[in-house]
Amino acid sequence: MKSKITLKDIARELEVSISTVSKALKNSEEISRDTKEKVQAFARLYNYKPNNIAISLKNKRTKNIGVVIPDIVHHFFTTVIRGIEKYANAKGYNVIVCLSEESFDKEVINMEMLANGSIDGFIMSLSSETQAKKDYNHLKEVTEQGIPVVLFDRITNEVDCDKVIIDDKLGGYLATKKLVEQGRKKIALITTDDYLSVSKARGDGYRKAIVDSGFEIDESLILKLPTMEMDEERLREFFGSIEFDAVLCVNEIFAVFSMRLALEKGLKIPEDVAVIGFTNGLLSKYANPSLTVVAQHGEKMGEISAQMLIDKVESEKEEETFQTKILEPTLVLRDSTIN
Amino acid sequence: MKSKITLKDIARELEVSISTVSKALKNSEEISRDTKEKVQAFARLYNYKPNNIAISLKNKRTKNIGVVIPDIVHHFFTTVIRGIEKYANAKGYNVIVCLSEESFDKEVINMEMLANGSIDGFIMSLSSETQAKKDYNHLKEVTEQGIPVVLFDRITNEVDCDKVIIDDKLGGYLATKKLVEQGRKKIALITTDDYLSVSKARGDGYRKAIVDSGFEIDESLILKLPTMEMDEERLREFFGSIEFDAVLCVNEIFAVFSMRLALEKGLKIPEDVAVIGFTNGLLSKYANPSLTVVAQHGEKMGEISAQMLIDKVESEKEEETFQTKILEPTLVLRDSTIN
DNA sequence: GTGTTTAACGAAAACGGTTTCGTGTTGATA
DNA sequence: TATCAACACGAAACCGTTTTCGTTAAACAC
Repeated sequence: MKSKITLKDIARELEVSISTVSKALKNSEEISRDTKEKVQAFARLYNYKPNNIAISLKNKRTKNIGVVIPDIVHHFFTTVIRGIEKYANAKGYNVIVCLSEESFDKEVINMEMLANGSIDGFIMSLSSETQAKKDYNHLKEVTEQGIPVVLFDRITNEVDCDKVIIDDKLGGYLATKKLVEQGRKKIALITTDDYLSVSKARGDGYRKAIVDSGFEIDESLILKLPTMEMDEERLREFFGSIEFDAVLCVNEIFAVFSMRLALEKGLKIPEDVAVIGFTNGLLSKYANPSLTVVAQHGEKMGEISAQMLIDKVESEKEEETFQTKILEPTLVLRDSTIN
Repeated sequence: MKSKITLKDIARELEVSISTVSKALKNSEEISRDTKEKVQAFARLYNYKPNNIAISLKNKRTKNIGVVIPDIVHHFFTTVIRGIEKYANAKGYNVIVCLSEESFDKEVINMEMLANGSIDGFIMSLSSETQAKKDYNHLKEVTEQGIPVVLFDRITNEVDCDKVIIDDKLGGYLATKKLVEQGRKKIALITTDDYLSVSKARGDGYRKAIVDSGFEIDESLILKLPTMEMDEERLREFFGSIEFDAVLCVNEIFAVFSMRLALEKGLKIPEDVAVIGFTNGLLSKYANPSLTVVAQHGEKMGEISAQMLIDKVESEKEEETFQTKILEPTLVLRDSTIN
């Protein structure tokens, strides 16, 4: 087992000082050709690589970015991570992923672990518990320490930082409009309680589209589940108790399951019932029938988040100006609607 | 912006030495009650937290583990990550995720980045390019440096390290047996070229089951795609050219898409055609009809990998004994087969 | 009064780099 | 020959901890 070689090792071996070795490896003008070549050759031979930790300690930059998300077994978040990775890696950054599992405590613990020097900045999406509790002190502490934060998707306006979201209200609006245009009169909405910022916005879009179209909101057509977790019983019950000719769901899973329930009832999709979901994942693409969805462009969101964060991290000046990027959702038409 | 407080700051403020502060915070016997209380109170007041980087440099332990996987937008890998996170976090470790995107070069680059002090060990699954190239020098270098490695799922026997796999051959066998027992005679297999270790094993299981049942392998019923990427054209072509009454696929997506093609041909599932896939993901659960699959227990795999790695990392002794854990796959019966 | 223990603390090295600021040697210049 | 740059390199501080090994002063024994 040959363990890593250090500057000190090279210096001892070549009988020069550590500083000379350091400079030689950086091709400094200060060092003579001869010495540089000698040192570089030696370093190459023994495959010298500087120790990241030492460098981090010295220049107080880790080249790590911390990503804290509620869930990883969810297509949207996973595409965001991919986008973050893509941009971050290209810039020489590593990505430390922590899962809050929708828990406030885990979110806090994870952030505290990372905030003590492990990362240069955070990219995060709030856990549902955090949004329900409306307690953002852990975020405020971190920003007060000067650690840049980018919030995406599930955000709050109570923290001053950069933000990236999609226009969820517009998404809900576009989808609902589409259904209305097809002549649907009884459009059910499967969503979650309002504390989840995205559900709230999507619901607002739904309401606006219906009112704009000259109809009235029928609250009995709206089902609010406590979380994004699937609850087959509740859905089955709900669809057993209402009449509907279209369904809008705030995620893919609710939508695909709604389709199944409709099919079980002997309804035809899209003729009798049209269904639209949120999140353009594998499920939508490969469901039978395939599902029309509001695409959130998670990968793009990840890239933009990473870009905003790294810009802040690498900018010398301490500007306290924060921006919120709003991405436009797009409707991906498939076989669960008449197109 | 109040930036982080250090031992030095506390020492200056309280007019004691840095070492005294350090010891006081660790409740050392060496320090008097008075001083300890004073220091601890001060530290609490100013919310002192030791700098992880400095500690890492000092004891050459980062409490980070590097995870290098081919793809994150894939249910199996994401469940593995969740399992790793779960165990690692409980042990106080952070998880740095790097994506090779099935590329050999990216795999090498990512490992090199992390191997220079950023992590205490690796958990990884090989990229398809790496398995095709059979070049494992980057892995060997890392293990030679004494950095522990755990390979999972997509492994190689050419590297000495701990490994965690599921018995893919058994998985293929169980699935195929199930189909044979239902009286299926023409069982198609959708897989990838043999260089992917898991596909090879699953295919072997398929063949064994068929031969064991007294039938002969019909090579024309086997489609080998170059990668795990979906190729709708090839599949469509293939199913247009053969007669079949069952399909076994090495992943969920192939399976779900096969179902769609069968349905399009007017075949009934599971009456006319039974379908089984690998990976118990959302797709299988919510497909119409729902898909019978070989479950790989990714989360368990992640937990075990993390456990094996952390055991190695934390064990003082330099034992060079490596083990391979083999998990048993299980058949999850759903509506795409007759049960 | 001298020697020895003990409590309480500090100095300094170490981890592995980067960087500033000398310093000794050389050759050119006045 | 004295002066001075330029060159090539090294010493040392620094990043924030931990830890070993003193050191000091008081307390105690004789």
